[in-house]
Amino acid sequence: MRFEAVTIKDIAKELGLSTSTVSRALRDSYEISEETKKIVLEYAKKIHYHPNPIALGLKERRTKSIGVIVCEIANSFFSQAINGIESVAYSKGYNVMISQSHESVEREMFHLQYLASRSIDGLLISVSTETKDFSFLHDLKRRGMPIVFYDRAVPEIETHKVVLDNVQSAFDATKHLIKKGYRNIAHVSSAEGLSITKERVQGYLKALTSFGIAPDERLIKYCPHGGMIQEEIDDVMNQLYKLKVKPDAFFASGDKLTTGALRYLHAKKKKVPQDAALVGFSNSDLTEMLNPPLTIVRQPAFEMGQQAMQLLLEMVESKRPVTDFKTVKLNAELICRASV
Amino acid sequence: MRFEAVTIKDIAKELGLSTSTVSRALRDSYEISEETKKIVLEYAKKIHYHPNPIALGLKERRTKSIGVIVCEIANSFFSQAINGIESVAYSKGYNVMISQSHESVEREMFHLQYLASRSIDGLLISVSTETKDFSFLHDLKRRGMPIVFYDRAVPEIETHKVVLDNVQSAFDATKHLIKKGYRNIAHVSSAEGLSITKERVQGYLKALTSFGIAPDERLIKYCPHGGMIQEEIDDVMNQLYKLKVKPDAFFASGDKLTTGALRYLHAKKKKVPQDAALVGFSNSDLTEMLNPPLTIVRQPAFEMGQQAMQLLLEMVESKRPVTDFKTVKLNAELICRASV
DNA sequence: CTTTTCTATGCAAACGTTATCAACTTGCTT
DNA sequence: AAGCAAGTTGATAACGTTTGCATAGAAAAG
Repeated sequence: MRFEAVTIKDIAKELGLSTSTVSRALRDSYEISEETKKIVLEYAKKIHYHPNPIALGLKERRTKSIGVIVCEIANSFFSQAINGIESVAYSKGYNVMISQSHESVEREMFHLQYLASRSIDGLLISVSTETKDFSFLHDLKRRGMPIVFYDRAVPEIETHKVVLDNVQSAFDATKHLIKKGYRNIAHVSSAEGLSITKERVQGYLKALTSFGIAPDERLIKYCPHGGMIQEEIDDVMNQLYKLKVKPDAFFASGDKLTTGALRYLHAKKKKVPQDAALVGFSNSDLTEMLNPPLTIVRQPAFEMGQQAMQLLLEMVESKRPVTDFKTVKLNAELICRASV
Repeated sequence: MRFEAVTIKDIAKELGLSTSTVSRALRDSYEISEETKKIVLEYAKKIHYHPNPIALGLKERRTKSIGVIVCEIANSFFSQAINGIESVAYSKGYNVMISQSHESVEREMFHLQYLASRSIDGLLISVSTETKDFSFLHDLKRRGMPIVFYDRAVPEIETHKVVLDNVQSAFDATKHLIKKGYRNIAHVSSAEGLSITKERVQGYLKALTSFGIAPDERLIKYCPHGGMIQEEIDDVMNQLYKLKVKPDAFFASGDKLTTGALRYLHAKKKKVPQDAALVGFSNSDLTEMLNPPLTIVRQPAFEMGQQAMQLLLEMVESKRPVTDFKTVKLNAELICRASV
């Protein structure tokens, strides 16, 4: 079944005009008489004419749409970021195409290929935990595709980036635990290769050392899928609980990791914070109602989305290649509740 | 800044062939000699050629992409449904364009207009709470756009629909409360006009009457924005608590309504289930860790998405207009926990 | 009355791709 | 040797839109 849309030709035929005249009338060109314009506009409205964006895209060599690659929509951080992205995009008349990588390189590549083959004007991406090979992104950038990284950036690629001050945020969260008297603080983190993971580990270590606690690398655990799979969290938690000296606090550095850790503690009947404290990154609006209410690191997700989109549109609409790149670093907020 | 992609022309020029030959070679046509094919394919691979979907869309008059309109990505039901939708779409080589209405007609229209103007082959939609006027959808359907409703259907429009057995689900939830001894059961529901709201109210009433409890219409409250705004939930909860006979249980019929009601009860220091019980629709994976663990009605969101997409693709790929429409009705699962 | 200027409109090309049809080699058959 | 089929390849039109250029008619200027 095919959808038949109204075209400029239909209008031209009906009104006995040429397509050029109709096109110009619709775009309110000075060359067209007021009378003709009125006739065309009225008829166009009557039959619900809308320009075909496909044809326009081909002609103008741009689509007024932006591709967004996200790991997982069902993640409060990302869904809030998307809302920020959209709010800017729509105010500037751009459409947003959202694709999920589900933390899989394969999926990520699939989407990149599709989007890249000239159906978007720019790309906003937070790379998947699995991604090791950035040659495709590199290539895309080299061929002139405007790209902005948000949240998870790729250090090797020079372009605009909107990221969290991960070192500081992890430092603050860890410091909070230390101040509350915890000493054996475990860190449950995302995939080891990710820049955000490295930075968060760095902040965690920095906090320990600056308060005179000797870091123990056995207390740092990585989840290659970023907590997408509960088993991987259960695994690392089990490992942590098998240590001679059990951790008295957990610092989880990702939305899924935080809730996953809590799920483990619930399942094992551990009392939080009596048996162990928990602090984690989360943007969920349910954390205050969890048992116990969670102390969290909340990222300015909406704002990050907005800023990333703003930077991207600057690039997209710039006449000449942009070579001067910014890295915007935002701060997270530590919200203290009963889990510590 | 413009992104310059490789075209078939570039290949043709470089290899001294015509565009037709290159096109045929790339599509592995029997008319082209093996030798030429090899040369073309190798060169195409070397310079990373990918067909321009825009040009293809114009030519073929289809885009191999499907538009999905959703109220809110940050809603566990919808994000799971989207995953189901995607899983089918990608296995069939279709791309999915997700748009959020944020429960606003205006936004919904904006997206419909864009998508409809020939940039999608089919539409999957769950209408916003605000939508009263379905003439645009009607028109779209009349002009041949394949449309499938999922979750929130429009009774006036005849097409495939994938919905929940709302009457039964609401009946079961209410019955559960009655069996547990609650008698003053309030029902916090979504926008009054929505078909799912009506059905859920119907199931609620049916349960009351079949167990000999006289329904009291003051116990039924509607939230025009479906709980998107916490104030609107606080309002109706306040009204319910102002009644002479206070409710001893709440049945919330939406993701946001459920968590919103719990948030209200927390804020007012009401003990659940001692002061009042709570049952609600929710697909969040955090409900078991809430305080208290919530008794919920869980919808088969992923499956609904899958089935809806399957039906849509049948329509899209059908040679002749589809006139025989199905309504698939799925059942929700009642998960009993400590909130009752 | 001719020439110029201006206004309003139409023609045709282009964007990247594919399909239809035509044309050119071969080698083979009579 | 003429004709023909099979096997390759190329030219062209089309999808819907915009735009530079051409052209028609009318008004203004001489």
